[in-house]
Amino acid sequence: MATSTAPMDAILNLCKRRGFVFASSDIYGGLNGFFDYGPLGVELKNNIKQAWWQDFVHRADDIVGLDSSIIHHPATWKASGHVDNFTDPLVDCRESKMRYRADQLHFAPVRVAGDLLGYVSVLEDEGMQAKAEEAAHEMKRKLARQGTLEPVVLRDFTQATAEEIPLVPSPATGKPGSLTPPRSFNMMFQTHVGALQDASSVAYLRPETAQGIFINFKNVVDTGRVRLPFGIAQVGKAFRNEINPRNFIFRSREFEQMEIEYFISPSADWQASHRAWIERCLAWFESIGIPRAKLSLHEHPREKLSHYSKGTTDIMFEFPFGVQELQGIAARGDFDLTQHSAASGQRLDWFDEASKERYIPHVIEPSVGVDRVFLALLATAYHEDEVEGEKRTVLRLPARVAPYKAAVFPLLKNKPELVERARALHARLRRRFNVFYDEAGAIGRRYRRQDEIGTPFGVTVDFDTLEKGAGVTVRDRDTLEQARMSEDDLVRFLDERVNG
RNA sequence: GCGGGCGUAGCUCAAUUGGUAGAGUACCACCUUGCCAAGGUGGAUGUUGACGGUUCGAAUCCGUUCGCCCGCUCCA
Repeated sequence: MATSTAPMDAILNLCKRRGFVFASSDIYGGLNGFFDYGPLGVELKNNIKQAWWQDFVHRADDIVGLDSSIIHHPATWKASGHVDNFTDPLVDCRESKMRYRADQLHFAPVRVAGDLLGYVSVLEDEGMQAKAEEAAHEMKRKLARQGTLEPVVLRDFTQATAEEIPLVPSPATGKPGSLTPPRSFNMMFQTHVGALQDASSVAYLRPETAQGIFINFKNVVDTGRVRLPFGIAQVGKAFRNEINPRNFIFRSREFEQMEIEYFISPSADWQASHRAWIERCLAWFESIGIPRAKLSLHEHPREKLSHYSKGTTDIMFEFPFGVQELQGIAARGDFDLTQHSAASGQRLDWFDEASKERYIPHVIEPSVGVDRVFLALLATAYHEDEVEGEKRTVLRLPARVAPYKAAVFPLLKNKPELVERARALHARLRRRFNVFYDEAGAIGRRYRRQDEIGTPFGVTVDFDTLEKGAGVTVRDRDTLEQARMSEDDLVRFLDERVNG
């Protein structure tokens, strides 16, 4: 099967036309970074979440579930580092309209014999010290100053004083006066709990589901009959006030995560566990219909790791707009439990019966965005092909995640006995599966309508069903081939394909 | 946040120098139809993204704003 990725506009178009995804608050002109899932979208999305939960919780011995509240005690986010670190200090150049991260913009005063000549600025990279020194010498030469240049000491722009800011040149123009003071931009959505809106009532919508797991670690250990190593899984909404949401549902301000915190002994080989989780996640993507050929791994370089991470590997997917992160698999060490233990004064550790030791477990965190999986599935499944000279749009979604598992049709609408039998079959099937019924228009048209929304099987009640007791025809969305089978066999047939 | 492009029916698009907003397709009903977007008849559909201005008159001109796409920037 081809592994080409569908163009973004075709996917967008289908999503809107067929009711998968709408712009949020559409009637008011939309709200940037938010999306609503329509009748078909909610089915696909629920199926993704259900498949994930089944595979990682129900069908695993070592993982239990959790559903924590979206708003946690604000101390949670102080301890996790989000209040201080989940923030970008931004600096704008009024002249060039360029924007910089203040902590990546470095500057230094240029002094000769105690006299301030001016300032130099450089963007963060390996050679920035050399560049800054060169610029300082250049300034000294241009001003024709005699004397010894004092050492060039770089600081980042977050440390610039109010007096210094107007003197630091913009890296874009080389002239001072155009840089704004750094403005701190925390990406957590703030709200207030209770009637009073003062500093003591500030709370945050969670920017990740992970912390809800860590702050429940003790509860789960005390009640869940779990034994190390074990995982806690959670599916839920997270919120980030992204500066610039892009690429449809890929980066939105409200999104859904499926996360596991997998706790291991500090003496265990975390790198082996990390690798095992990467394999487990890759296998899961393949099982729901995302081909390995479109997936790749990206290991974060050591110097770019987040404050909590010992190692992070992303599973990347070939999206229509480029290869981008689908899932992050981070080794967080004992950072989070240690932080919450210190901040709360609670013991968040594990007593190992075998060694009679008490320790804070380390953790491997596979974290995947539901909306990104949704988009990856659509990009993989979307195809345009030709059937007998006619163009056909088809979503080749695996039966397990497809919104409808089958559609039931009477061959003709004006033959009451066909309609009655088809309706009865539909009623029987829908007790187990989400199944669509359609009698409007020619049979070919009805097949095509289902092709476009990814329904894997078209079940038709015809005259042989009634007269010869020959069963129904089951038409395959991808091969277009028809098989005839009894209604009992059809139930088994669907069960195998949907539930594996 | 900056620059560029774009917003007309569910979708794809028309609409002359400013002069009654239309077509195809999809949709709904009925008829027809013995398996891959057939045909017939009838029907519904728009504050032309929103707000304001100019004008006798605005989809069209001007301003503001919102949203989408592309490129920067950003994305612990």
